[in-house]
Amino acid sequence: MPEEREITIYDIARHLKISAATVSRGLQNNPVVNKSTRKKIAEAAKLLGYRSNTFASSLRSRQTHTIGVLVPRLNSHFMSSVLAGMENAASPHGYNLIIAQSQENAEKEKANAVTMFNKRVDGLLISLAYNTENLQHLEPFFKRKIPVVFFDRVDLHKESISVVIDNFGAAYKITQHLVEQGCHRIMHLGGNVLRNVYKDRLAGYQQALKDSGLPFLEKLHISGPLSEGAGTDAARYILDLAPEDRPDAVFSANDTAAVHCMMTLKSADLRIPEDIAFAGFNNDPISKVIDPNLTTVDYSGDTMGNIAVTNLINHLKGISNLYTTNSITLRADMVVRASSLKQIK
Amino acid sequence: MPEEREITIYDIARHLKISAATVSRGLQNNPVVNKSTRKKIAEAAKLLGYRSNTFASSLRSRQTHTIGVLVPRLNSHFMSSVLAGMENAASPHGYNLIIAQSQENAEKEKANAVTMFNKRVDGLLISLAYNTENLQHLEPFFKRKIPVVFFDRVDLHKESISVVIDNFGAAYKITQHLVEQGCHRIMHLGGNVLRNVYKDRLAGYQQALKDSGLPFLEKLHISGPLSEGAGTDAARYILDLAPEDRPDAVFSANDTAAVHCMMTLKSADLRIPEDIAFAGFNNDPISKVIDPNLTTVDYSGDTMGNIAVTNLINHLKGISNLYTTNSITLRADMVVRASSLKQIK
DNA sequence: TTGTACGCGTTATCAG
DNA sequence: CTGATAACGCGTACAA
Repeated sequence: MPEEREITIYDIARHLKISAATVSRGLQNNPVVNKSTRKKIAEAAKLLGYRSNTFASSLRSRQTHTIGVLVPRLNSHFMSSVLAGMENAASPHGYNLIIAQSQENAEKEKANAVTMFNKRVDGLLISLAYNTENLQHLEPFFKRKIPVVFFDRVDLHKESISVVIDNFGAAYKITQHLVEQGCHRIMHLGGNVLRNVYKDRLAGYQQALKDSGLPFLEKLHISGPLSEGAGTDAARYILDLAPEDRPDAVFSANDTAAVHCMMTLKSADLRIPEDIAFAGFNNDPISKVIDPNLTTVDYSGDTMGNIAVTNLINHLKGISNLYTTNSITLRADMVVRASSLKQIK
Repeated sequence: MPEEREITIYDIARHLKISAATVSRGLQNNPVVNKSTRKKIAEAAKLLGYRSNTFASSLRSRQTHTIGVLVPRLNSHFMSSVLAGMENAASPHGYNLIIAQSQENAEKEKANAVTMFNKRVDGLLISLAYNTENLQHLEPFFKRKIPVVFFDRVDLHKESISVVIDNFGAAYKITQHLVEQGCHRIMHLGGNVLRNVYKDRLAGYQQALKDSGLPFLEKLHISGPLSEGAGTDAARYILDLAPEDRPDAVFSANDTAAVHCMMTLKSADLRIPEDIAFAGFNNDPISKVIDPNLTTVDYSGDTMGNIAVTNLINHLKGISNLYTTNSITLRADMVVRASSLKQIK
């Protein structure tokens, strides 16, 4: 019960009969102060149970050691991996995360950006909402030179860095894979092309078709929210097609839609992959549970979060000037599992 | 580009030719200041692009409007729902979340608690790590009367409130359900009984057995990390038993272990639920994907997060004295799906 | 290498 | 209802 009142640097100063200024410097390990004095200060601090007052410090230094994280949703497997990776990278450097979600809503994203700004975060990590159309709400950050790092759902901005995977390449490869399995009527379940991830996946799919001499059919391209319901709806759409118009494969831009589409088709007694082969994106846990297992694209949210934070912190510490290059692309591996192997065409 | 220097309350004061003190009061909507003055202040603030300096404010008022959240893992469906719920409840009240994860490690939990404390969070929300044995690391909070709210993985502490579901009751009901399906050798896959959630689920299971006149067999009780691997291991264990020693049902304390146990058994050609019926806990998305669907206990992480935050904030605002009662129990519904319905015994 | 003195932007106290 | 003025705890020119 020694802790009643907060201990300040003045208490340490008094205790050591030195000035508060020296204590302040000593606490920051400023090499300008005598090494033995520094040691004494550290000891006294521990002895007295001192904890630095972040506000007073922030008020003076204008640094919060806080990073704002703005995501569409918290509750997806991918995003929680990203956050976990971020937290792991930030914590050892003494940075904290303030996390907010936009609920895929541009308006809420805007509001959250204001909050982050007012909280004076040292930097911002952001993955854009489904329907965000411009970056005006980030202007305050740009204006004040507060570093912004985009990840996953990015937007090219010359003064910011982006961390993404090669969505085009992955989509290309997985589509090509379906072609190699003998599929030639490959349907695509896509998302809003306002977002790079969905635009690039669509483009990769289209390019792969083209390179294989297959036509891109509007009828076999559905764009939607990629939710469970969207997956079910897509299945209904397929079932409503005349048998000869049906796709022989589906490449979905995420696993959620793919899996729920599969489930509905299965309950309508279509065989997977014999009647319709499937491929998804994200390597969500459900992709390993569905029978047959879903072919999908694995990319580590953890790594992405880690890289985003590390780059931001390096920049904050002035260690790197990575902002000269403004995009970092991560590997994204394709996972080939049962679904494709069982393919008998 | 009107924003070069920060606008302060002094700028507003000068602009309106009133004192900074009044501006400060007006900004807080203090009823002591004239309504029309308040309005003028608000307008001037907007006009000049004022944003309050949180540090200065925190320094004076000793409030951070920040809530610390300490969880075992970020990347589970349940926990991300909880966080989403928390964020939704905190944000409209002007509170921010600082989130850290213990990785199920008591040591890391300890370290994070220190960080939270030093960041001067207004309150702490915590779900205990797998192996946390005592609450010493929270003493600083208790000592300073910083409210701590436990959720899900709680620990009775007289000065704190807990938000939990009725784990005992849910486990009891789901076990009873298996019994009603005709199962009488029901295995239990449990977690560390140091944690209330696993202890209570085990107890509910045992009580249900007892009330049905069934014996509790040590052989049919495995305790472990409830991971995917643990599910697979449990399946192997079952397969290694002599057929007459095998369980005819499994109640797992979470869906992850249940589903992966099912998958392994299925690939060994056991029929589910005819040979072995299954029940899980959490209503994880994978429980709806596995075939047959898993009977499970649905409890809303979202609601739990919401309630935890709301109670904390009410307490912070002095609205409620909920700390007189120290436990809030949420409903947890049992979901009965295909798995049980197909049961033919 | 250390100390002095001031200011960061608020809020709280006390008068008026 | 409003205004002066003094903290809050720390960082940093500047001086010594």
